[in-house]
Amino acid sequence: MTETETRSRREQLLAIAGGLFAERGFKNTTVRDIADAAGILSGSLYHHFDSKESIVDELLSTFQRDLFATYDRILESTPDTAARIDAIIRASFDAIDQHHNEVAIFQNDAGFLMGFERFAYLREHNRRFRTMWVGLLDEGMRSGALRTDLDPELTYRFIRDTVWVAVRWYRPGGDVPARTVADQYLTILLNGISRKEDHA
Amino acid sequence: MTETETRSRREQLLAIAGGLFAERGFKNTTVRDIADAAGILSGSLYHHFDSKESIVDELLSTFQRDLFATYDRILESTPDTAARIDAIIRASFDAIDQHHNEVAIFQNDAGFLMGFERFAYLREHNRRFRTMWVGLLDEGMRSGALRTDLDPELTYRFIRDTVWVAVRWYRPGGDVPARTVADQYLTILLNGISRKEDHA
DNA sequence: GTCTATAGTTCGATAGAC
DNA sequence: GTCTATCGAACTATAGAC
Repeated sequence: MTETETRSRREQLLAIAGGLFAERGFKNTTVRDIADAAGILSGSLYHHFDSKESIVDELLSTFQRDLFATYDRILESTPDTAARIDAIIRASFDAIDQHHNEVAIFQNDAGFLMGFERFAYLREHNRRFRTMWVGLLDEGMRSGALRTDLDPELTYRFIRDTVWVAVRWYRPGGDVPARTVADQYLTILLNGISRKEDHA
Repeated sequence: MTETETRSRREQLLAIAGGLFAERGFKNTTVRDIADAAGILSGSLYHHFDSKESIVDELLSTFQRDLFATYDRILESTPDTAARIDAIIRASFDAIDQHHNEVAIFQNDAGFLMGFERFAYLREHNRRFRTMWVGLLDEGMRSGALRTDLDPELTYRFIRDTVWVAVRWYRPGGDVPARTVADQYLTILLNGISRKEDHA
């Protein structure tokens, strides 16, 4: 018995739709595509969900809730700024690994979906993420952990984009584990790619 | 007389369509949207272009040709590796500034469009970009300009993604000029955000 | 929970008048 | 170069049988 068979039909369909949305985009995936992949007809989908939007809504809202719960746990249990930055970034790469579909959908389609009233919470997602990171960077600059000649707003955008855009090429279960990607990313982000002669 | 009035009708329509494709995505923009924005009816568009795909094809193929011509000029005239990396990155941010629509379309819709035979050249774009960057990073590591403990493939993806994804928030003519973004980006990429105590 | 059948809409594209 | 008019395809969603 596979894991799939033990999940509810609704969860199966959510996973199937999530995979298609992530791969082709929300607008480029039809309800017939989803039904075909699930081995049923398109009309039957409406027994489980009342619209195509409801499917992506459930995927994204669940993901957002879980992600920020993880961030909150980290910030509550980690006082040191450098350790916080390290843990938040590692948790983000872990999310790319564990919830690849949802991250990909958010990256590719959030801009379009945010145009609808129903997905206003995606804006809240962006707002909270920004507040968290600008706070971390400000803390780091004041504590002496981070250099102070960078613009906090530009640096925040840089980190935000560079972490999540990895979903475009990262493949869960592939050759490179998420842990390795996080290690290399943190090395570049903290110390740069340039060789330092003055360390010795 | 505005600049728009001096351009050919075809170029006007290309610019209008480019703006809509960049803002909403190719699939989410209808030929009626484009015609409305141009003040004509949708059928009239087909006097200028034989399909919606032809419009985005012309935008992307022109952009790709110009971008690589710029890269080739830089590599021909700049022998030093560190200077090459600096100039290529500055040229990329300049492209985001000067050809914002095309970069946005490439970032958002290339994945979908590459599925069509007609847009196979977008794959060539990716291939050339990768070859160029892996070559630059390899040169830099062998010459001693760059640290050697980073994976060249991961570093290449990091740079590729982090440069182009800026198109999502950068606004030409806005508060922050492209030059400033490139300066800050190069600082982070080369030296990192961490404070170095051992410089003094 | 799935299927049959289809309504209602929107889309890309075409033909021919002006 | 634009408009009038429309075709045929594809899409989301619904109603009711099984």
